[in-house]
Amino acid sequence: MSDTETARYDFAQAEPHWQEQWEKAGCFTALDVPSGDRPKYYVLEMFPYPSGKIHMGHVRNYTLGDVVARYKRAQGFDVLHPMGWDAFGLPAENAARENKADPASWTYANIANMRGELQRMGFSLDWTREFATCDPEYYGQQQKIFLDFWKAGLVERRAASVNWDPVDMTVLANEQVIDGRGWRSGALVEKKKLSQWFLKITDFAPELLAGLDTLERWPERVRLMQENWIGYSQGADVVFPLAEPVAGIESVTVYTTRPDTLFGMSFLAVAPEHPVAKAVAETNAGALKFIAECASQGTSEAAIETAEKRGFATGLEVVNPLTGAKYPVWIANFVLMDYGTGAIFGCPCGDQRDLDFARKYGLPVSVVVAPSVDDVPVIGAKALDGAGVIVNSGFLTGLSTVEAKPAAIAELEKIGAGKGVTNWRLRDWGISRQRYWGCPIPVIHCEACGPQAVPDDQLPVKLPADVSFEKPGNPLDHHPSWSKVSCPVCGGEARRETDTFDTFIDSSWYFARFCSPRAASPTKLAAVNHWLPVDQYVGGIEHAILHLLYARFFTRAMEKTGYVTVKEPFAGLFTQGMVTHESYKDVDGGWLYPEQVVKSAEGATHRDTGLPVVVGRIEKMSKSKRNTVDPGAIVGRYGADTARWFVLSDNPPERDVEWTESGVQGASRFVQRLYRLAVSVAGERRVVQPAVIAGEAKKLRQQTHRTIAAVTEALESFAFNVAVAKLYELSGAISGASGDTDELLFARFEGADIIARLVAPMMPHLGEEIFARLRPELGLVALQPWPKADPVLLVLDEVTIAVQVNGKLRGTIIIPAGQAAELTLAAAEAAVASVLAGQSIVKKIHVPDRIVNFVVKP
RNA sequence: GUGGGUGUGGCGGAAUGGUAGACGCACCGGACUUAAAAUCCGUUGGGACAUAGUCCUGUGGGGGUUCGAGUCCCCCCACCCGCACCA
Repeated sequence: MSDTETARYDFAQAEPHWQEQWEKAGCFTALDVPSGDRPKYYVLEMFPYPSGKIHMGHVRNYTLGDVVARYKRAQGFDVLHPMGWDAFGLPAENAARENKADPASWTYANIANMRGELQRMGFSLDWTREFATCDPEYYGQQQKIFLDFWKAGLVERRAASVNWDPVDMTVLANEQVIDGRGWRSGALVEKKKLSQWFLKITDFAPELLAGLDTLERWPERVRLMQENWIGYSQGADVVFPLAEPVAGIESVTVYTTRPDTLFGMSFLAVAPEHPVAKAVAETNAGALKFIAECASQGTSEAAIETAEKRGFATGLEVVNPLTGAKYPVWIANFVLMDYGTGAIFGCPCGDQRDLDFARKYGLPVSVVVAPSVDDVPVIGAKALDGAGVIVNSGFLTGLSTVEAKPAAIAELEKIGAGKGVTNWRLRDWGISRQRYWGCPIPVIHCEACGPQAVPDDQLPVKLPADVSFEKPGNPLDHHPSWSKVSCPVCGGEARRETDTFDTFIDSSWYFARFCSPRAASPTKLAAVNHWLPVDQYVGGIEHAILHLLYARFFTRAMEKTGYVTVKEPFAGLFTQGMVTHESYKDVDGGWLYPEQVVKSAEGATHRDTGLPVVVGRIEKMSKSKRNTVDPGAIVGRYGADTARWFVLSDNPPERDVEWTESGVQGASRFVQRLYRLAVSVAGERRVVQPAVIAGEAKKLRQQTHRTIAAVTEALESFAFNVAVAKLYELSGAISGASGDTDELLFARFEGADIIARLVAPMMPHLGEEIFARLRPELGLVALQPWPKADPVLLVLDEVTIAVQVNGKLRGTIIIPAGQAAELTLAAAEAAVASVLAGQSIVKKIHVPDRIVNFVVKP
């Protein structure tokens, strides 16, 4: 038995070794402003929250990005691939409360641990650019940006009804309220009036919407989600005068997208929080009771689903400006105060919900939209939504619904009863949080002078270290001295703002900071001009709206304030799927970790007790379900490359991947197989190409070069699983090609050399190890150019083509590539002669080097 | 409700309108071994028959376009995701 057959790849020794070599060679460091003429490529993965340990989702995310980074480097790009930490946020405070640790030490200890874990994965990151958002050097620059936004009119302070999370004791943005509950605590959100800072994202709503069209390398569905979130709609504000004013209110304004159906009006309904509803409640006990009932109604999805459409007739009437007729005013539980004007006009003809409401309360239903003028239906239980022609509507009658809208708006504007308006669902971004572990808002409140910017020479406003978490709420409020400052304008006693920024701000510009992370100003223009936009951003779909929309807004606001010159931060976006795993429960229904479970042909049992285990659904890895696999343990047992190879190989990266032990073992087997192959081929090294190469050797060379082409194409299109398959095939072909002629040995050597280069972006350590054995004279594979397929070798000399009769496969023939049609057809006809017997050929289809199809009839 | 996506062997998945099931996993059979591990080789969509072979059938269902459809078009079904009392 020779050495090559027993050789095993010792990843535990090799991986740290190659990581050190890369570090020594500075393979992955970039310059803020490079001088060369290589094209730039900025690869970024969404930076992690330093929770303490990396999880498989991180492994997948950063492996995907790393493949791109390494591949682009080999393709000759100057690559920026940085890493940092999204380090502010609640968990650090919770840890502080629970463990008496201070948030900063807790966070930095987690960072140190996770940095080590990421480094063991062999990601080609430029660690010289690392920062954490909780570094004063970072958040101080963020404070500068905020103050510039303020100067530019992009910041407002206003008393606003905010979403108050009673458990986390903080304000939440609309985006952070999910089904009426806090996105983190899950507590029912209350409405509360507070003075808050807002960023005027709504100023950018039209741009943010239009900009989506320029993001060609974004997933369609992310663009759609953002489009829906921004929620553009066009319609009209219509003023309905009250027949009798109530509490000084003389009219109700309604926003509608269907001014063309105003003649079909049946009622007007206002939200329970609407001023008219409140005015009525002053004197009407029934209304007061109804409003109270609405307020107690849940806003969860389930509650909305089942909630009855209910109304309360106020007895008031409004005048429809187009018809001149009077209609009743209702308070309705389904009308939302924070969309449009908080009031609607009901047109049962064209809206199912209005129809249901009208039927329930016996309100009139008149038909104003019909399929055609001659086909006016009677309305039963179903409303006639959709386009058509307007009927029974005075001057609008006969117009299509599309034509009637501008006509109705024109008339409303003419008579001064309304105007065309554009409405957005997007709200301004409330950024104040009553939290300690966040970026302090750099503002000083003076009774005499009002809120003032902290002067530049006092930045950064640093968080105090000596805080107590004994009381609920914001520790900054309880600090004895931190908030006591003097007013920068009058010098009098003043109070420092104790709110901190929403942590989404921290992640809204970090990609720009990475271009010049040590700059004395937030950005260095030469650096951001060179590197931005991010060419490829990689992260989870869960950030499709919040983070990506905020970052897009921030970039535009930074462009306006001169910090960057691009409008869109991320030219390409890739959203990867989750990492899932089977879940396990013991007989008592308790969740079990995968390592506690032994699986055999008879089923699953508990490793220690031997009791049966219930194998549950395949779900996203989560601590609560205990279906997690620790990357550290996997790297220890199989090595980083095996983990990387597995997450790439199993399925397309945009889909969820199921982590399986057998899959990992398969990946590990391939690592060893490839290593043995390389060791064996290195022993028969043939670098010089023989003059003539034919037969099997030529076939192998052709496959090698086809693999170059195929892997290149697969990596370009994020089809990493396909790239993996092609590498398996080539590896099999090399080890299958036996013989010791010079030409074959050369072909085998070339194949192994190429495979080392192609595999290196995915398994960088193994790539180095085998490349060092094959081509020790060339140094690191990380510094090698990407191989190019020889076009001559991509041309096959013989092809197997299908022969069909009436479109059904009846045989195959092997012919020289590019053979003349007559010869191919003759060979094909001979091959299927028995099928053709007794039939006459009507037509012969010949697609060169592809297929022959005979169309026959008896 | 609304917008989008997906549907291919036991499983994950391949497949510029041109031989469906590449590649991996699993399974089964074999080699090596005292044995195991490791490794290597081979079979495997379903079905029928005259079983070294031949034929039928097969990409959620139904139509259509085409010499030829997993792929294009229309209708339907199922599942997944996003948004949602949005006027």
